[in-house]
Amino acid sequence: MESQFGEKIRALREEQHLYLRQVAPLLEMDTAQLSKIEKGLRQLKREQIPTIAHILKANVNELLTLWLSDQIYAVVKDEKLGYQAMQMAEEKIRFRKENDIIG
Amino acid sequence: MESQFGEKIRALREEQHLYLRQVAPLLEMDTAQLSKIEKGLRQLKREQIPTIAHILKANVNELLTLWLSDQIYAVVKDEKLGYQAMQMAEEKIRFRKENDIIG
DNA sequence: CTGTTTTTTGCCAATATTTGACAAGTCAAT
DNA sequence: ATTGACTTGTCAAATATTGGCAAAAAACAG
Repeated sequence: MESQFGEKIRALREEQHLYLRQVAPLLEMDTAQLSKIEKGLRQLKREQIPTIAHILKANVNELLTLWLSDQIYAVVKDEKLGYQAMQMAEEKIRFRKENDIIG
Repeated sequence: MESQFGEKIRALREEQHLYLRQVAPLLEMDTAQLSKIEKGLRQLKREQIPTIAHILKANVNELLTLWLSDQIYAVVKDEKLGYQAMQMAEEKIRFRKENDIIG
């Protein structure tokens, strides 16, 4: 469960019966890189998420949420105070939403 | 409210009636750097948090939580799906806790 | 088992990001 | 106008991340 995004990408790719060899060039990378992304050893660039969603016929928002979640998890995974910190950050976001600074 | 950690550090420093000039050398940096840290323009290194907590007679865990929260916030601050992503990451952490992988 | 294709791994140069150090700047008090 | 505290800008140095290749490993077909 180290990279939910990577696991999802792989699942989607297999559903579509595509090989790394077929998908990687569409993202302008080689198979090695895409393999690492699927295993969570590399990060896909934020701006490539819409592209891969299109290639794999998946929902952009779902993939983006998974991707962001992985980024957050990376910050706190080894921290015993991680949960508290997340609650605090969440509160900050919630406050922002209540004030319509962001939709 | 861009850096809760920085704001806290500054508040603590002022409570102790200390100048940047006095604190910075104890962290092996110059006043310019510490000033930026307090304003959220630079990050204090994770491993320096216990040191600064000691210097400012503050609670390490509190400062660490603030620091982590800032890191998390930086990931999601411009993301409309940030809140969802945080919930997802939180769930992952909660799951981990329930299984005692971490205290 | 052998040959073929797919995926994984390791390495390191290239690129990108962050930091450290210094100089010059503002601001407030005197 | 001078002093002291803090801030800002710049840029090279240090770190971290990524891209690309080659070779190993794993999966699969015959």
